[in-house]
Amino acid sequence: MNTQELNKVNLNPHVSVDCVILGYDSNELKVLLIERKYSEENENGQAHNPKLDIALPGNLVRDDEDLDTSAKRILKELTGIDNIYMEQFRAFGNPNRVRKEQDAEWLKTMRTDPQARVITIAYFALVKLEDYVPRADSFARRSEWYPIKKVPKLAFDHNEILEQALQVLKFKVTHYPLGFELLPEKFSLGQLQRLYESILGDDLDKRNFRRKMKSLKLLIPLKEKQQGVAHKPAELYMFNMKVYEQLQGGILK
Amino acid sequence: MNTQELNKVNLNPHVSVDCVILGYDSNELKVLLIERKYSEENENGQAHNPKLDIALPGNLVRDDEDLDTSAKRILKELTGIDNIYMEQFRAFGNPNRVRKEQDAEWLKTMRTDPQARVITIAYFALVKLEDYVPRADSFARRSEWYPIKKVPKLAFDHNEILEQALQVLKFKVTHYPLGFELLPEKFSLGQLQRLYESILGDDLDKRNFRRKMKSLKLLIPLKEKQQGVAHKPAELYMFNMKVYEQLQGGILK
DNA sequence: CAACTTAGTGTTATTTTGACACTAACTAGG
DNA sequence: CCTAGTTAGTGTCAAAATAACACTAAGTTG
Repeated sequence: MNTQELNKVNLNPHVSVDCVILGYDSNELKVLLIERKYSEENENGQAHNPKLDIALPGNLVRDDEDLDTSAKRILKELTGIDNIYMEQFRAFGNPNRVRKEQDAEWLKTMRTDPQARVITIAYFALVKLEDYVPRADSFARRSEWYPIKKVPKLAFDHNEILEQALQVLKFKVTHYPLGFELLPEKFSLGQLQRLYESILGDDLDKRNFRRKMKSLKLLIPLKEKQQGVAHKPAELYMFNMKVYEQLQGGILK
Repeated sequence: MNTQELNKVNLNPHVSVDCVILGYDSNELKVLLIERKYSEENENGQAHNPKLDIALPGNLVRDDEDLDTSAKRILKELTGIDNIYMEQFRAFGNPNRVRKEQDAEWLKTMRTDPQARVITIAYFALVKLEDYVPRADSFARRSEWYPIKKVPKLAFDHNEILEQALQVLKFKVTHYPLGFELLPEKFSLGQLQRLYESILGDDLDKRNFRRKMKSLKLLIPLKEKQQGVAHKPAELYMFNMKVYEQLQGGILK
């Protein structure tokens, strides 16, 4: 490959971060999605036919920020949440992954070359829904929690990104006790089990699950019970942060 | 954040792919590294003080290619190897990860904005050293295998990238039977065990290792023995591709 | 107080793991 | 040709982890 060829083929791409922000509520796993307005363009470059679609929250990475920082900023702008479990899991870079007509307006806003492709670094985040305060992002776009099973068709390749995030989560949750990140501070073993079941998409044996969880020594039993439920109230537990931190690097051998 | 702010902060970055290409030979894990020439620049932008350093093979992603395609192209250009196990494992995007003085010449070759930062998508690849035919890359840079334990200081953040690749490999090899990708077609259980030991950096019990491997049903015993070794010759095995493919998605439950 | 709902608990059989030591087969060198 | 050196190959037992399985307890509602 010589320099001429390079001139042809290398237009710097845009780089964005997209976040798969997962929460858990009413025994359902949910994902935070935003509405995105865009207009198609006619051949004169004029906008027409305004449309709305739904997407994962994301934005361009700023020049002066680290990828992780960028992901945290975007999460903060959108949800106000700070300081939570977040992890980069994959870059997506199919040259056609952002359809130009769909994205023209957004790219113009950025004043960058609208011809360039967009490569995105995908992150996933786990949040406690109780902590979440809804907030429009810096472009005043509405955001909403969607149950995983009811996610509509998303912009670009965002359905695929979401799908892969869920795969990764499934894998991780069987190896690291990540489930806690999604639950309120005090929780019952039943809640924890239902969370695992909705992540793994499979039923677990109650007694085996409890034995396993207790053997990890991650649970601090509170001397407290559920209130106001129409059945036997469950004992509540807290999560033992100290033991968790010692596990960094894995439960697995 | 308004549009003016965006103008300031968003200069499109360069996006490159860096490959951690691992091979196994003489009971050692090795990584393929290239020599990189560069010149520092003085304040007038003139090159002086030509230097050489050692780096992971990598290059800019072309406009029209997928990230995976790009990684495969780079591997092919450098080694002639095609069609092997390769996997994206992480994007690195610290804004200062590519020092400008070190990289000025390379970026100029590309005719892109030398002010822009470089974000890289890192891949790792496993190759059978027996298949490898050394080859200079398109910039005629020399390449060489370095034993993992003797890797020198590398350009940019490449030591960190390598380190993380090894972590990922360590993890994967305990969950998926990837080891085979690194061995010749016919191999002995002793070779396989030594490979695992050098990846994991720990000794394994011979009898337990063999029991485990045999239980996976991935080995086809050939009715053939090692030739010309100064000790009891080992039985040779092949790897059962069919069973392996059925395991896609994991050995783990 | 009956019906309903979810919480909580223990045993057994099976599988998996980890620890451990000797004999077999070949070559090289005297 | 025999000895020394080297790696290959093999089995058992105890401990730990897993999977399958069913009943009673504690609360609320109507």
